[in-house]
Amino acid sequence: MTPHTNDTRNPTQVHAILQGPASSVHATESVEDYLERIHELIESKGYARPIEIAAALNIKQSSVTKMMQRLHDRGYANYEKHRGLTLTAAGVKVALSIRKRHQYVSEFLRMLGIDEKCLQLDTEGIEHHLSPPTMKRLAAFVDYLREHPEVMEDFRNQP
Amino acid sequence: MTPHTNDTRNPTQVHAILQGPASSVHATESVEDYLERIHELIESKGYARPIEIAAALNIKQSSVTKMMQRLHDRGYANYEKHRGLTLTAAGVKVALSIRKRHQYVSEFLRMLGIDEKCLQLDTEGIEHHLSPPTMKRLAAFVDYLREHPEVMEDFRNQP
DNA sequence: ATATAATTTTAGCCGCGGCTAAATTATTGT
DNA sequence: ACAATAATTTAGCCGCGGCTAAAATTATAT
Repeated sequence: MTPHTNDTRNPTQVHAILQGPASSVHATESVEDYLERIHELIESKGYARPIEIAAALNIKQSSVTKMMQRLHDRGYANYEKHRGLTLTAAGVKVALSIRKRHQYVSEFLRMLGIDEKCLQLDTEGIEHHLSPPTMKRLAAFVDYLREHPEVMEDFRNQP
Repeated sequence: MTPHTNDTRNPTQVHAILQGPASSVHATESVEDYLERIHELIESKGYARPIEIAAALNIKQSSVTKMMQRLHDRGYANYEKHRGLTLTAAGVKVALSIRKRHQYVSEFLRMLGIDEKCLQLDTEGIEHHLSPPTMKRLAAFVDYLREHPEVMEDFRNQP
């Protein structure tokens, strides 16, 4: 099962191939989305069932099943069919990282005065594209703006 | 040629299906990348050849050919094989929009003090995910920061 | 205990956007 | 004019991440 040979990817295309199990490359956007939601579900209800994951991501259950197998193969989750899903340390790490990015990005967009609906959608897109250095600087900046509310206040009262 | 029937996409998945030719949905990230580079090439050299598009995007020529056909089908370009490629008004519009987003995002990240290499990579990722309202506010904010350099100066001189 | 209902999984499809290898078409130098 | 070279296109492959429909499994209610 899961042949997984025949990797003819262009390395410069794929950013890096470094370690072994879990994060040989990067989690894809889709994988990050799944891990984010699954982690939330496990936190709030203690478990993550396909039916709820599907609802949370607004996709079909059968797509979830397929991805659960992938998450398992890539070392982000432990999965046995009909027997539930848990996240590995690697999976939790990705989930927490994306959550942090989500929080900072959405706080920043909120400070900018973006309407909540746009904010939510754009955050979902942007959060997958912040490298650790950028994340670090953005976080520091948001923290700074939080402590110096006069900046955004002045910005909002612009001509 | 180009059958293009059988669209069983989930509308909520796909954000919208509104107009007809060119932008029935949104340009994908990949399409935006192509249009951005093609437009640059046409501006700087007067034409955009597959070999140069491929070099600019760091992909293979055959992938470019395939995409050129798609850009044509979707109304972003006029393309006849062996006869060159031009952008339609719709294609130019997308290219200019992505360029503007690129410029503002990279200026913002530069203000944050991100290293040029990261900055370039992250900008490429982020620029595809700014809705018009967010773009507008971000642009205004970057303009504000440009006119008030003391803000970023104070931020950089933080403990 | 078993029939019914709910959930999960499989099988098989699709388009996207990469790739390689091989054909085709244009261009260039002699 | 034509052979050699360069550029382009085609054919066919792959993995991803959606989908539907049908099968299999598990849970529930009588």
